[in-house]
Amino acid sequence: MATRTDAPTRREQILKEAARLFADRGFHGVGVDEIGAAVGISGPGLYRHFPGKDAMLAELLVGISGRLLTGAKRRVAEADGVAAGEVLDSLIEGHIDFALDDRPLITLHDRELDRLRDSDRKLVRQLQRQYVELWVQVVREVYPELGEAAARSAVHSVFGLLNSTPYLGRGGTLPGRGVTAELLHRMARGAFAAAGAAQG
Amino acid sequence: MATRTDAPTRREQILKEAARLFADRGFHGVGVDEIGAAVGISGPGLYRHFPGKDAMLAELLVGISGRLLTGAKRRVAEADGVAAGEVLDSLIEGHIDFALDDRPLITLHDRELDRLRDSDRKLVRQLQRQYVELWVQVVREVYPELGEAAARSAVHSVFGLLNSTPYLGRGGTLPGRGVTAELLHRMARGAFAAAGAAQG
DNA sequence: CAGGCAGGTTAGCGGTCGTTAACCTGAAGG
DNA sequence: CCTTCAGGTTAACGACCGCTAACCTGCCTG
Repeated sequence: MATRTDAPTRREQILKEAARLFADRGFHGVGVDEIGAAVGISGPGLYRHFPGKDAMLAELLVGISGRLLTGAKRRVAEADGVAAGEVLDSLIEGHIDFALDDRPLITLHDRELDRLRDSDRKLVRQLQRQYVELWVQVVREVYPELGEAAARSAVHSVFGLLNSTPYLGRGGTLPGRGVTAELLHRMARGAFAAAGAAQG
Repeated sequence: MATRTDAPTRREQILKEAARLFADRGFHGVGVDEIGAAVGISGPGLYRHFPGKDAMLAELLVGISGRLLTGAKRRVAEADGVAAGEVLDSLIEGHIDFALDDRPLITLHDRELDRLRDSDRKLVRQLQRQYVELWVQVVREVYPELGEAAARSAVHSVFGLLNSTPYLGRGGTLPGRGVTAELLHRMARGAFAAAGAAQG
């Protein structure tokens, strides 16, 4: 877990600002001049760093999906022999960290996927699918009475719950990161438990 | 509850197709020619029914927010004297019906709000806020140990859970409407219960 | 039957947007 | 000191898009 201390490159600045703008106003709603202005250069200067506007979105979405999947794989691998319930807690924790720290990316991730070139979209979809399958396996270990279809639905719904972070602090500050994370974690576990509890 | 049997007007056709297209590719990603083609007329013919593209989005969003709020108010009013838990169940059921029957609208509802004119956006926000407050009141009756901020966060998160329906049937059919509705309902109640159970 | 109007059509204007072209500049390196 | 090149700049092009103008055509009504 090497935390970076060096300054972000221009390329990283651009990606960060583009993510924020895309999340705020949609991919088609943001012009390249605007993205350039957000990092202090103007319009076409961006083309020294990216081949086009599409490429920025692609790199953002592939990056998100990849990091989510990589982190989840690591968490599952690290927990060899520990109870399945703890692995699920770890997955939930990782997703919450991501949802709280990178809210614009969470927004983009399920909103602008269709704006990608075919090849990029397929790649992102594949990464997302692997991520979901990882969750489904762990969830079914914890709640064996859940069928596969029900487990997959439950996982998608919990993603919806966890990804609600962009709406939480809208008209005031959220009560503090730790408290919010804990609340989301409890609710996710509660939702899974309720899914596995009954005639599903 | 008068169910309509007469044919939809041209205006209604347009709104329905526009909703689907906007949800699929985003407001800015759909041209008026495309919307026209979807209902069998072409491009500028739409201007006989709407003053502009913005007006279609506005009518869709105001309509959604209004119907959600009206339905919720009715459900709360009808349940005079019954247990708060049952009122919450009724609210959840209503929201699920909506999320399952009008998936494109659910998608639009929290995605394209910022594309509206100021006055329309304020109206929609106000309707949404009233809807949330209604839920918060009922939730706090059922789980009195929840603070107001926590209850509001919980409500938003459960909305995220229930609004995940667009992702459920993506690569196959969902297991049947009734089963899905029941699963979502259980998970929502489980999430609320978990939110109210602990040191929140 | 005359007239009006609802509801279409096509042509085209004006603005915006992504992208390219051509040019500039300051710092690094032999 | 000259060259190179990374990383900018402004101007402008071509495509697209929302919208308007001008025109057409059936149906309803007095």
